[in-house]
Amino acid sequence: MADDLDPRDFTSDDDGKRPLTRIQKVNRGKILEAALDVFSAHGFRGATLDQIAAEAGLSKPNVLYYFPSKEAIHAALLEGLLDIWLAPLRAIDPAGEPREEIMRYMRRKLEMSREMPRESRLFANEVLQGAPRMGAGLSTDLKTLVDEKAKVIEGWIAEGRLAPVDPHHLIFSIWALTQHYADFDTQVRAVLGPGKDPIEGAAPFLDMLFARLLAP
Amino acid sequence: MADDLDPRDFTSDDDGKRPLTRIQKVNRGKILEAALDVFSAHGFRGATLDQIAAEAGLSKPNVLYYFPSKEAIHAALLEGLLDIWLAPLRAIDPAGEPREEIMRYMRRKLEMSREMPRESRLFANEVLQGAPRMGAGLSTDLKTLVDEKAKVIEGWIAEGRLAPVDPHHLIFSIWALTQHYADFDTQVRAVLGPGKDPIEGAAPFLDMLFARLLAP
DNA sequence: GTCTAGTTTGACCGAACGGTCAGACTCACG
DNA sequence: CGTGAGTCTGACCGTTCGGTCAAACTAGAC
Repeated sequence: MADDLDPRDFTSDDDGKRPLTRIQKVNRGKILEAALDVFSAHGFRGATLDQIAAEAGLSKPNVLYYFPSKEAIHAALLEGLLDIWLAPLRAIDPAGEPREEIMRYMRRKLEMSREMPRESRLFANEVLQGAPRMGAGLSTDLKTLVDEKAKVIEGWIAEGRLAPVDPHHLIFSIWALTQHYADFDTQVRAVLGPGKDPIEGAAPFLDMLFARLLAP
Repeated sequence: MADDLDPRDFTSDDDGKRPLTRIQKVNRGKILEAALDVFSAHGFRGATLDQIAAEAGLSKPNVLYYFPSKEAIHAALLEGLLDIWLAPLRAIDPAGEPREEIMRYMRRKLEMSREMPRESRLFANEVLQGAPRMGAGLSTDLKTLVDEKAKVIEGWIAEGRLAPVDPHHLIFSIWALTQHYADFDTQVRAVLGPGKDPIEGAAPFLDMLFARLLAP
């Protein structure tokens, strides 16, 4: 199970400490991969170190040799993931074509719901419970980024290149509609019944929805 | 805190047992009210009986006098809430005006996000983690209801009274967009900053969104 | 007032959990 | 092949949690 470590580098300690051993890199990767599985499926409180250790193929004390605590594993995951998660929003280009930029953002977020559902659920679990373990600074950084992009969208609207919509709620709607398919996957599949990937059906629907919403 | 018991009747035992005592009604109500608070804020696993008991103003053994287990409290909450939760969807009238019916459903769901955020988060917590404690039959009943209403919407589309959209994903989009404001309230408020109720801003946005989406 | 069914609680239990520790093992470099 | 830093583990600890129980304490019908 833990064989398919993906190449993303979660093992950033970068506190100026000495370079990581090969074994350290591998095992910290295994732990974070397992922790992502367990935390996203059961929430922070519902996850146990034994579960994580078992899924990582390590003993519990060995896991605690690489991370000082359960909290630390969770924090490392959140921190490492935040940049990836917000990258598509950052990529909105003020110089681009408005509707194209927003549609691209929406499509990229939908792709992420398909390809990184565990990451989506990890954040969802955290936010649902009031984000007690997510740095308050995170909310500050997030607000800064969103406000910046909202300004860009407002500019586009002022130029008449976009329908006049509240930019903040537009961004919320993209989050809500795309992450829904990752976070509530169980419900979506229960309703649609067995068959194709729900996101395949969602893609054209969301394309139409945002096309109609954004037309000036 | 537990003084404002709302009039909704959660205390349905109705297994044909003898009628409930006055004290039974009051205390079961207190427990379920407290449990809704605690479960919705921390998830099933994150909630503790001591927390629930404290918030209900009862001792832990006393709580377990009224409910056989933590699971039973959770199950009672879910069961009692499901009808309320799906009522607006059930209320969609095949004989009504299509766009009006759907807009009404959306608005009612948004209202519920404002007035019953704890209930929304209770379900969200459960579904996020794969709905392990929600009767599999629930998914069956839910599917049945959604399929029925999807057929109604398809009929409307066939008559050309509604834009041709996938009815299932239309329903998902209503769920996603409205429940987002309850489930991710923390994030929404962090981004918008302090001030008015986020849902006040969401209402006109969602009105415009669905008006544009549904126009034939 | 009495008596009983219904209610409440302090004390306690076993299991699960996060975390510790001393010592055993192993890898890589000279 | 020797050695020390780095890696790993079985046994254990204190706490928390869900749940039990016997005994004490009402509420209310007669």
